[in-house]
Amino acid sequence: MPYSAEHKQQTRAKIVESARILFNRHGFQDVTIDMVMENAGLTRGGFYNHFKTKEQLHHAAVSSFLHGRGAEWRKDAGVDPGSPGEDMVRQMILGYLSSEHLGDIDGQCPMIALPSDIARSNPQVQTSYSELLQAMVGLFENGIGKRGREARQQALSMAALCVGGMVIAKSLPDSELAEEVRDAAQSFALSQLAG
Amino acid sequence: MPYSAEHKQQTRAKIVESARILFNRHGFQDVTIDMVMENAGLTRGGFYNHFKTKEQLHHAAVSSFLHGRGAEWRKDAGVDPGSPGEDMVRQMILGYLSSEHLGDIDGQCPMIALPSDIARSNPQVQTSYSELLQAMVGLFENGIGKRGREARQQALSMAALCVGGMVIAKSLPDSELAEEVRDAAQSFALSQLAG
DNA sequence: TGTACATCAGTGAACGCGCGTTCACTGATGTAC
DNA sequence: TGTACATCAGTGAACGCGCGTTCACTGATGTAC
Repeated sequence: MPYSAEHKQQTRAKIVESARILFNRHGFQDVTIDMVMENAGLTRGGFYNHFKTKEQLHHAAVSSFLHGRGAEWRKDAGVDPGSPGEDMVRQMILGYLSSEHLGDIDGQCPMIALPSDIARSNPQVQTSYSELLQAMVGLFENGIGKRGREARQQALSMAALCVGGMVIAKSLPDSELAEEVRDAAQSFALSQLAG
Repeated sequence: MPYSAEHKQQTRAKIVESARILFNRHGFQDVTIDMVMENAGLTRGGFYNHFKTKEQLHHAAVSSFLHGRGAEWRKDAGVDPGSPGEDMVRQMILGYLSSEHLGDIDGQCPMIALPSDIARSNPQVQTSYSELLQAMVGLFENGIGKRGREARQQALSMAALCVGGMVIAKSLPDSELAEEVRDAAQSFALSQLAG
C-alpha cells in the first residue's frame, strides 16, 4: 500500500481548492485542467487519478464551499449558528452583502460567482447549490423573529435579496452603481429585521 | 448598390435574434457561430459580414432585448410606463417573478438567463446589462409611492429581489423549491407596495 | 536492520475533436446606358 | 425596355489552435522477508 490513503485525499483536496478559486475567477468553462493542476502544484495527467471528468470537479468544487471556505467565511463574519436570533441574521446580511465580499473574488460564495454556470450544469452540481441555499435560508429562518409560513417566506426573500444584490453588482461595469445596488439591498434587508 | 441597406439590416437582425434565443438556451460559450447562423437560415461564413467577433454578437444580443423582446414582454405583462403608479410596479413584479417567465427560457430577461456570462464579458456587454437594470429600476422608482432617497433604495432592492429570486430558482434542480423561492420573492415584493 | 519487490500517484507526450476565423468564390441584385 | 456590368451578401471548404482525455512510463513509498 504505497502512499497512504490520506496522502491521496490531501492531493485531491488541493486540486479541489485550486479549482474552486480558479472557477470563481474565470468561470467553469474558461478554466482548463492544466490551469487547475498547475495551480495545485501538479501536472495535467494526474488529474484523472482523482476525477473522472471535469464536470465531476465542478461538483466537488461547489460542494466544498459549504463546509470549507464558506464555514471559514461565516466564522470571520461572526455568524454563529449556535445562537439563533436576529443578531446572527444581521451578521449574515452585513457580511454577505458587504463590499468586502463583493471584492473577494477568490473567496466568494458560488451562488454569486457561478450562477449561470451552475444553472446549466448537471444535477449533481445543482444539488450542491441547493444545499448551499438551504443552509442560508435555514439560518435566516431560525434567526428571524417570526415563525411558520411567514418566517419561511421572509427567509427565502432575504436569500433572493442577498444573492440578487450581489449578482447584479458583479455584472455592472460602473462600480459606483454596483456599490449603490449592494448597499441598497443591504440596508433594505436590515430594515426588515428591526420590526 | 446591390441589395438594399435594409436587406442587410434585416439579415443582421435575424442573426441577432437567433443568437439571443440560443444564448438564453445554452449560454454564450456553448453556442457556436454555426448554430446561430443555421438557426437564422444562413451559413457560417456570412457571419463576418455583419460582426467582427463572437463577442460583438453577444453585445448585440443582450442589447437587443431592452427594445425588442423586452418591450414586447412588458406589453404582454400590462406594464405601461406612461402611467406611473403602483399598479404598473405591481404588474412588473407579477410578470417578472411569474412562473411563466421562469419557464420561458427563450424569452427570458438576460439578467436572469446570462448572469455570469455577462459578469465575465467585456464592458460593452456589461453596459447593455446596466441599461437593462436602470430601465427596471427607473420604472420601480417612478411607480413607488415614495420619493427621493427612500424610493431609490426600495427600487434597487426590488430589482435585486426580482433578479435574485429568478436566478436562484433557475439553478435549483428541485422545481418545487424553485417555485417556492420564486413565489416567496414575488409575495414579499408585492407586500412592500400595499403600504 | 537491510534489501527486493509490488503498488499506484504522478508525469508528460500524444490524440482527436470542435470551434472561431479566414478566404477564394458565386450569384443575386440594382444601375448605367 | 433590354442588356452588360459592378457590387457585395452569402457560401462552404480549410486553417489553426486549444483543450479534455488517454496512455505508456517512472519513481516514491510501504511491506515482506
